[in-house]
Amino acid sequence: MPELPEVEAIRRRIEPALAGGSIQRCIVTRRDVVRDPLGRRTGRIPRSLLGEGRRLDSIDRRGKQVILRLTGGGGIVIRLGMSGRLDLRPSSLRRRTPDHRHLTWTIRSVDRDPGTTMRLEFIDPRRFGGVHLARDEQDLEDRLLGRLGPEGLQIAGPALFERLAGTRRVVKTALLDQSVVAGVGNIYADESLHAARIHPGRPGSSLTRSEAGRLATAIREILGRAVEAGGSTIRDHRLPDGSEGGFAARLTVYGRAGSTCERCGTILEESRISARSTTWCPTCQHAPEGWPP
DNA sequence: CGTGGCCCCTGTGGGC
DNA sequence: TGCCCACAGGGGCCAC
Repeated sequence: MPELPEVEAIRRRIEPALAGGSIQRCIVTRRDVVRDPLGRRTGRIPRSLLGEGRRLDSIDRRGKQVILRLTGGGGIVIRLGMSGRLDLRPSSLRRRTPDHRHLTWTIRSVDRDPGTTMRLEFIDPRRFGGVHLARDEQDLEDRLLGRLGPEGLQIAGPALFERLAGTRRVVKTALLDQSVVAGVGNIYADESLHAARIHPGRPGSSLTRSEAGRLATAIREILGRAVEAGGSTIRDHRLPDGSEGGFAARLTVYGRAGSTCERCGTILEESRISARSTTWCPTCQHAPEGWPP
């Protein structure tokens, strides 16, 4: 479920407590969410790849993935899938074990009093997410990050135009492809297309340079505002302290089919594109010839 | 190769 | 009040 804004909001909130810290222990309570450097679910997992005894260099993000970079190279890539989240609390806080908690890291923080530790938990009911271990930069590049397109927060109009020009898919489908733009998912694809006044069923290759430019601007601005708001909590998304993101109330089309377009008052339509629910304004976003297909 | 379809999994909400 | 089905912020793999 989480898209770039949700993941970035989480990253920003775990970074201060974790960057520079050292991982004391990692407990795996569900092995099959962990992938070794070859992408396999099976096999013995060296404790050091889970970070035990190592220092956290930085807390990064690429597209929808959180990257815990470890001193000495490589790191831990966390994909939240549809229902995943990260919970971060002081270890001293006593609380009931959350359902579907699959990994727990105990980390000595550097921005806290010496001796205090934090507990980072990976929780994912549907288990579409997972934790991928990388020995070095090569592992990160090969399997996890190499195929991603430009970051959604920085996507430039000309780059988006070129990437859409080369596809036969409709623009909505292309935006969901992480090799076109990294970080856009179903919510922000619909929001960006509406803001740019482009129908989701338009063939990607039919967009003009000007339209691709509008779309790139919309993507950057909407993702940016959503990050600042802590992401969209529709149902599952939570920040690491358990609180909700605030952007759901500011969505203009996603989840609003049957309501009116805030720009022109037309009733918003909904259909399925690439098996994903898609909402748009039939007035602001002109349908292409032959729509519906 | 690009693309569409199917599958992975649990929880929930709506219709009957 | 159930029960069942459809659907949910994603993406990997497969056959064309």
